[in-house]
Amino acid sequence: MAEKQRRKPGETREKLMNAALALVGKGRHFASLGIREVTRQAGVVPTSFYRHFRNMDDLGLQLVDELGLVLRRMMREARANVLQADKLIDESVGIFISHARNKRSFFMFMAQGLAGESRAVQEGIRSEMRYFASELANDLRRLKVADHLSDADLDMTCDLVVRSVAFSLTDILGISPDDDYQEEQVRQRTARFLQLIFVGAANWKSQS
Amino acid sequence: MAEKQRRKPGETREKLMNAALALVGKGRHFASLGIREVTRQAGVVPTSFYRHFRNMDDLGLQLVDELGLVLRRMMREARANVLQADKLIDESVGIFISHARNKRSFFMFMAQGLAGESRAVQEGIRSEMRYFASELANDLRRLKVADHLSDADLDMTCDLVVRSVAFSLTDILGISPDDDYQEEQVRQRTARFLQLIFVGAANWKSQS
DNA sequence: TGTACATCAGTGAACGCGCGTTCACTGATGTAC
DNA sequence: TGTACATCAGTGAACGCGCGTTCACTGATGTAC
Repeated sequence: MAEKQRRKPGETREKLMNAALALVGKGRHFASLGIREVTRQAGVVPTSFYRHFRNMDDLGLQLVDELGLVLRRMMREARANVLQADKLIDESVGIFISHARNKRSFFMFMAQGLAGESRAVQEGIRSEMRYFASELANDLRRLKVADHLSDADLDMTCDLVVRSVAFSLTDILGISPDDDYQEEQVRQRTARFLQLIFVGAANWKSQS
Repeated sequence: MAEKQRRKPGETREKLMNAALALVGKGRHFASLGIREVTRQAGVVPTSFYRHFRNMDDLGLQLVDELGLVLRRMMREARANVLQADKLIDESVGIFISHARNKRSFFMFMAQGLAGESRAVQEGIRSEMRYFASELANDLRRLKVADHLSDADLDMTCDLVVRSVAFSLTDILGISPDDDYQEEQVRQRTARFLQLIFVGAANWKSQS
């Protein structure tokens, strides 16, 4: 057997993580996945699993780390593409939705993990969201669009924005991946949510 | 054995549903529960399960129905207790949080189900939320606090309110059940989210 | 550059166990006459 | 009110299967001298 052993370092590890994601992408819940199931999907012998992960929770944690990378890349793209402040919402929501479509499994994993079994995964995803919200607050401060808000109120606003967008995940992931009409509906609704929140923020009196 | 058989009709069915909820309440994810596990927790022989449910998904669906009752009861209580419009938000959030505390397992199940494995359960919970949002819209219309909003915009506002409150579930359920301080933090943050949304709605221009 | 050795990431066989599901059963409750 | 029968909801034994995990192994890669 010419290629039964090591090829690239970390290759099997990646295969296993992708296999778990693939199963989640097919509609399975991460909490119900088994080690043998994942290794089978990865085309790898069950014992290989233990070379890379202690158990499924461990794999989940490492998926959260990768999820963090995906989110950061998305943020960078949004910053590069959103040039005019008045298109900020529509553009950002658009970028988010297209990522949710392209990395469907990742975002499904994220949506599941928020109420998942592993406390650590839960905490990891919440921490990613907090980071996201605080970066958003930085951006808004830099754009000078929220100068009348106290730091705490701006943070709260961004937190609400991130949550609203995150909740849209459950909308997106519920519809068929190629149902463009429904996807557009979700996009518009999410954008209107954010508009409503920003109207609220614009008229908010801090320190009342 | 004097009492090994039928006592009250539906008693075992209820025991099984409560057993599943109890396991969810202990931090388990519904998708990872097994039939034997649930019957064990219920103190019932595994075969009994099939007298009442076809499989775990079926049990989940029936839990959604009961969840609907819990939510409706909560709504009724909120309507009875919220007399002054200016206390509407604080009172309602307070009632929600105290229900989330008392029926912890139910609300955990709800939070899990939104991104759960069973499409039917997912749809059921979303439908409960939609019902909740539309009832809220009715109430607000009756209170004449949103006369400047079109029907569609009021619906959107209420949808966002319900989502924001639902998202707080993941905050509440993440903290220890008797951590009063953290619970109060969540209560205040949720209330401020809603205030922000309502400020947005008050300044929203429909049909622009 | 070459040799010796440690480490690493893969393999297949094997284990005991808990799982979902079926079956034939039993006795209590509901229904018809 | 009493009897005969159908239905219902419980039971225990049994099945075959897939699970997580262990073990001893193998050969490729990395490191020291």
